[in-house]
Amino acid sequence: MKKKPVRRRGGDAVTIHEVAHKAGVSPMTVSRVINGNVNVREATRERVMHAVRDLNYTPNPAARSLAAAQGARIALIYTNPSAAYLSELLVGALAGVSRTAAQLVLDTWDYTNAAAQRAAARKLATVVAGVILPPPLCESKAIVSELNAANIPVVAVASARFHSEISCVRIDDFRASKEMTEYLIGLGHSRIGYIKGHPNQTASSRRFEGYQAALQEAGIATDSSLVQQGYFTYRSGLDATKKLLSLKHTPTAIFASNDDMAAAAISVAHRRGLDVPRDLSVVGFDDTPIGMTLWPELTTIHQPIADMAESAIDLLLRSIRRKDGDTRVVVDQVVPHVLVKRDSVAPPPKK
Amino acid sequence: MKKKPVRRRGGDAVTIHEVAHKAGVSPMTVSRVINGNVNVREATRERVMHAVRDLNYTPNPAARSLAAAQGARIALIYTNPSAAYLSELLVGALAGVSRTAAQLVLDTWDYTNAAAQRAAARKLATVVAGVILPPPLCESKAIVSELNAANIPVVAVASARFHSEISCVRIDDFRASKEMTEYLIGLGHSRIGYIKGHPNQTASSRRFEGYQAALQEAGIATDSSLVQQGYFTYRSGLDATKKLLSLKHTPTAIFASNDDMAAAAISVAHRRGLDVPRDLSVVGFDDTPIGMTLWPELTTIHQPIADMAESAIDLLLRSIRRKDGDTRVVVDQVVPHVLVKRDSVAPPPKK
DNA sequence: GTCTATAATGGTAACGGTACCATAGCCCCG
DNA sequence: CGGGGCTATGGTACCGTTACCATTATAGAC
Repeated sequence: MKKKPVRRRGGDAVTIHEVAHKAGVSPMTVSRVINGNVNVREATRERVMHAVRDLNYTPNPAARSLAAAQGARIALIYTNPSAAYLSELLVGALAGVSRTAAQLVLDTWDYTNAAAQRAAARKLATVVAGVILPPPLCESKAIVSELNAANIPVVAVASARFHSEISCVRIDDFRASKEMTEYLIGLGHSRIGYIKGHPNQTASSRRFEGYQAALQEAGIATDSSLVQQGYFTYRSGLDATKKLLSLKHTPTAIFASNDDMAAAAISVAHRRGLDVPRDLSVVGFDDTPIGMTLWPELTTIHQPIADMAESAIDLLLRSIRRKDGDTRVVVDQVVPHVLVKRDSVAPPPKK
Repeated sequence: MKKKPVRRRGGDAVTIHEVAHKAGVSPMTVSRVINGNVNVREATRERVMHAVRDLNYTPNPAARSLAAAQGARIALIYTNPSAAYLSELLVGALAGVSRTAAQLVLDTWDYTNAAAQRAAARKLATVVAGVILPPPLCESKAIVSELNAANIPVVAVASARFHSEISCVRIDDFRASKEMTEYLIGLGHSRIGYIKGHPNQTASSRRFEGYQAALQEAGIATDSSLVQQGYFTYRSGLDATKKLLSLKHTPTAIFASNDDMAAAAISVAHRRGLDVPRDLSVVGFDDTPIGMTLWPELTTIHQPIADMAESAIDLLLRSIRRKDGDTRVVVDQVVPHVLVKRDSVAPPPKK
C-alpha cells in the first residue's frame, strides 16, 4: 500500500475554504452567510451563495457542532408510543434536524411519580441542549419545571393548553372539535355520542368543550348519558362504545376524541350488525394512519404532526442558539388543522 | 454581562485529556483503549478504563467523527410509509445512530422507473456515507447497483432474499410462515385461506412458500381457490377476503401475509356477521401496532424491526469505518422472530 | 551481550467549522 | 472636518478526537 500523504481528508468533501476561495472572501464570511448572520452585504451574500450552489457545498455537521459547541443533541421523549403518531413526529423532527448539525436522541419514559420524573429530567438536562415533549409528558409540571430550572429550552408539540412556561406548537383543539360537531349537526344528527380523552391531557378537555359549544350553539340540549369517558386507547374506546350502543335511545353518530377510539367504535358497531355509516356515523380526531386501515375509512381531523415537529425543532434550535442572550422567549404557535371527510359519516337513518 | 474567558468549552464536558491526565497516560492511549485497539498493555487499559468510569467520560461524537472523517450521514429511504413499520424503523435507527456522531437523514422516493431510481441513487451517493433500505426499495436492482458502484455501503432491512450484493438484516420469513401455518393446522384447521403479499417483494414469495410447505408436510392438498393475491395494503386485503368468503366452501382460517390485510379480513368477517375467532380465525404477519387496535387482537408474527434497524446501523457504521481497507464485506444477519398468540385464533367451528 | 523485530506509548498536526477580537471603511453629527 | 459609532470583513485560536509517525521499552535471536 502506498504511503498516504499527510492530509487525511476524505477527498471529495467540499469544505468551507474552497467555497470561500471561489467566492473570493474569507471562510468566516461564508460561515456568516450560511448561518444567516445579518452583517453581510447583499452583494457578498449573493456571491457566496452562488459559490455554495456551484460547489454543491454542505457544511460538515461534525465540525460545526464541535466548533460551535452548540451542543446539538435534542431529545424527543415519549410515553405511550402510539406508533402512528410517533412516526410522524419522528419524520418531522428528523427533517428539521437534518438541516443542521443537531442530533436527535430518543427516549421513552414511563415514570408516573413526580420525583422520578424530576430526576430523569435533571439527568436529561446534563446531556442535551433541548427537548421536544409530546403529550402527555408536556403536561407534567415536574418535568417542565425541572427542565426550565436547568435552562434547557423545551417545546411541547400538540399539547392543547398554552401554558406560559413552555413554548408550544399545536392546533386549535377547541375549534377543530367544534367544527367536527357542527359538521355532524349540519348533516342532521342531534344525538351525538362523545368519547372523551384521557383526563390527564388538556387536549381532552379542549376537544370536549368544542363539542359542547357546538351543541349549545345549535340549541341541542346536552345529554350526559351520551358522553363517555375514554382514555385515548383502543380498549377504552371499545368499552365506551358498548355503553353508548346499549342506551335505550342510541346515538346516530359517535365522535371519538381520537382515531384509535373511533376504530374501536366502528368495530363494536359492526359486531352488533350496525352498518357504518348507514346506521351509525363515526368520526375521530388526529388523522393517524389507522383511519385508512379501516372500513369505511374514517372522517377525522388532520393534525400536521410532522410539520409541527419540524417547527418545534426550529424553535428549539433558534432558542439554543441565542442561549447567551438570556432573554427566554416563549412561543405559542397555532397551526391550521383540516377536517378530512372520508366514508364513515352519513346523515342519520330515517326513522 | 461578564466578558467571557477565551475558552469556549461548555464547561461540564469531560474530555479525553482529563481522563488521560487522571490515568497518567497520553490522550492517544486513552483513545486506543476506547476504540479497542490491541496494542495496549493490560495494566494500562485497566487504569484508563478506571479513570473513564470515575470521570464518567463520554467521547464527544462530533470531535470523533471530525477527526476520523468517518462520514456520518446515513440515509434511510422509504416508500410506502406504512406508519407503524416506519416508526419502529426510525426508533431503532435513531437508537443506533445516537451512540455515534452519525446523523440520520430521511427521504421518501416513489420513483417507479429504473432510470429515475438510478439518478436518485447517484445523487444520494454524493451526500451520504451509508444507506439503509427497507423493502421494497432494497429489491430494486437499479438502486442497489448504483449505490454499490459508488462504493456506498448499503444494508437492507427485512428483505426476504439474501442477495449477494448487499448486506441484510432479516428474519426467516419462510420458517415463520411455516410455523404459523403449522399452528393453525395443529388447531384443526385444514381449509386455510392465504392472502399473498405484493409480488414485487421477495418476502411475499418466501412467506407463501412457508405456507405451502406446512400444508404439504401435513398432507393437506393445496386448493388454489384458497389463495388470493394481495398487495400488503388494507384495501387489497378487503378484496381478497371478500373473494375468500364468497367461496362455496369457505375457509375456517385466513392467513394474511401482513397485519394490514389481516385487519381487513377481520373487518370483512364482522360485516358478514361472522364472529372472529369463533367462526373464522385470522392471523397476520409483522406485528405492527395495528394488531392491537383490533378486536379481537391479532395473532401474528413479531419481527423485531427496531432491533433490526439498530443492527443495520451498526453494520453500516462498521463498514464505513473500515472503508479504506477496501475488502467489501457482505453480511446476512438473520434474527429470531416470535409467533405471538393473541385472540384472533380458535379451533375451527364444529360442523 | 549485541542486534533487530515488535509492542507500547507519546508528540504533533490535522479534521472543518465558528467565537472572538481586530481592523478598515463608512456615515452621521456636532 | 474630526471624532465616535456602526458595518462588513478578515485573522487567529481553538473545539475534542484520531491518524500518522517517532520514540522508547521489551523481548527474542544468534
